[in-house]
Amino acid sequence: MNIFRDFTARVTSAVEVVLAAGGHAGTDLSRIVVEPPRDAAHGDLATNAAMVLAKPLGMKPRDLAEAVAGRLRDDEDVAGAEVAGPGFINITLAAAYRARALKALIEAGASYGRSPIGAGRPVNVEYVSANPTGPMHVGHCRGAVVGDALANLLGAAGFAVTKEYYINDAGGQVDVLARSAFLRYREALGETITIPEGLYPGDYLKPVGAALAERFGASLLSQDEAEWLPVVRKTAIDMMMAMIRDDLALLNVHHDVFFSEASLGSRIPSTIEDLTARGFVYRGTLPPPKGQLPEDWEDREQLLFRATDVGDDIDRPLMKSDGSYTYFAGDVAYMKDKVDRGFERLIYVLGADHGGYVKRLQALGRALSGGAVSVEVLLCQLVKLFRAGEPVRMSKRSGDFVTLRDVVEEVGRDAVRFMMLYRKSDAPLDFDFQKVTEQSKDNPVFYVQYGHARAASILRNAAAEMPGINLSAESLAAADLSLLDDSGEQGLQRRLAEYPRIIEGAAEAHEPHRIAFYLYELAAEFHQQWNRGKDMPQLRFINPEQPASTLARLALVHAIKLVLSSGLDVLGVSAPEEMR
RNA sequence: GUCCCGGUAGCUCAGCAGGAUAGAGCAACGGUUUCCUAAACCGUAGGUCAGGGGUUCGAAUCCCUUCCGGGACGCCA
Repeated sequence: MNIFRDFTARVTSAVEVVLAAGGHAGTDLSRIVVEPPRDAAHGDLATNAAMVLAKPLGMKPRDLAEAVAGRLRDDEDVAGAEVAGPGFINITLAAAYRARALKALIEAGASYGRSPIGAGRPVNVEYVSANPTGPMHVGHCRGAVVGDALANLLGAAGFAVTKEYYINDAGGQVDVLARSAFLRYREALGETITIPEGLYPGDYLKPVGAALAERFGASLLSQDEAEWLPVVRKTAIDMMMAMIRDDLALLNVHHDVFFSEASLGSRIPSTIEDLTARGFVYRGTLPPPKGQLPEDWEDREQLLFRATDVGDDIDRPLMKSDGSYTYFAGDVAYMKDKVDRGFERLIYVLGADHGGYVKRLQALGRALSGGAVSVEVLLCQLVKLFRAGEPVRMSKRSGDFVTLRDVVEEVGRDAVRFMMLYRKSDAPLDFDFQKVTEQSKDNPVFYVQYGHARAASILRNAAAEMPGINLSAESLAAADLSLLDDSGEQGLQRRLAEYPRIIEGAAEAHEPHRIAFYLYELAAEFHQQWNRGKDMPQLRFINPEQPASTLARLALVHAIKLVLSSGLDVLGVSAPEEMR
């Protein structure tokens, strides 16, 4: 049950009645919004209906508002409808309606908040897609967590989501990987090696060398590079991908599909033919890049994708001047594959350094699908690492970067995930090890988890203090929920009612951080209400001498626990039963 | 030079596709524990929403412009 959706319909029909009476039927009502009022004193719901319609109708907002409010007051689920400010209609819900909403929440259980807006439409979310040339480092964390949470969120909003990882296992950098691994192979066979500039120096390739030595003995040494390279490359990539999967598992990130770039191979020419047939391919030259000109710039004719026809700033090369395909040509074939698999929306979660890629991907989507498939890119800004306020220096060149594993092992999976999501993804993020490991209110992860644990604890204590009380969902749903008449309890009900709306809004906007903030606010209100019970014992959740109101309050606690658990689940953060 | 992202309290950030008196945490100061978990709560203080123009009933939010910070810009992947 989504009370905002419910009341948008009720307000709209009230407006329709008013408009029909005034001879204004047929006016566009789509801008009508029902939302939580800024101030709880204004009631449970607020609508802008009168303000958005006043102008097209040539009426005064407040007059229109009065007429609509009058209709709403006839609704038995409305306890009050007042016109305020420039023309808001503030609605107070009847106690019976509130009780019904909470009852419905409890009956829905874990499915509360799941939305039908996705309608089962297939969506592909591609994220991480780190090159298989080494372990995941901390820079990959944010995209991994944001992509994963976004995919979960879209799933909660009713989309059929596929989580996908594109393995860049073709091209120069995996050959470099192979040569680096080959050195480690020789090392494993007893040679003393030095790793030249340009190869990967990291120790993580030693096991690859050892594995090669074990499998092939010294036999590769006598071969030409052309012979051993494919073999070594495959072994190295497989081992790197296994390592990456393990790293991702540490973060609770699991993809449904790992798609190999190398597997595209023969499909690149056919895809380009397809694009050619659509009139998007030509031979030509590109203007030189603006700004500083590369020293080795030469004007050459290339095979080009006419991206400028579909919204890009510049046409994009499909083939290098030596006749081989560009990386982008692989992207073309890969996106074609996704389109052919039937996805209606393609979402890419990329690092901010890929900002220049957005337009060409969207252009490609238009060219390949004629606009039927939407391409959306979520850019994640960089994460700056700190330790006790001091920046942590990292140097990729020397191989001494901070790995994802380091971070997760130091601060824990839940804290990493939550902190990465406790910020808009297009804003830079400062990540301080010390603060994140701190178990205090400075750290929102523990604050929210504590809320869940506290709810669990209250339910445990109730069972202990009131033997015979039935805390099953059925029993709680059957409680007399209209007994929840305290302002704090009603505030919590309002907050819980927002959850489906938050899920939908966050899913549409691709902003998983909204869930994190919502959970923080819900936890705060819950902690608040708990503490009010100190000064006012009659407000405690458990009052053994008042079983009826206790049961109603425990129903509220149960509902809070459900929503906290549901939201944390979307974020991929655990919801502990106790914090000890 | 072009494009993308950002600029909101001392610090870190929200602000729910235009709404009511701009919010939270931290830091500062003052309180709360014979009581369902003090990993919590209450209170005080803190603002020219970078600057300037515009759009309209109404702008932190949309448009233009300037400034500042970050990122990207053919034959790398």
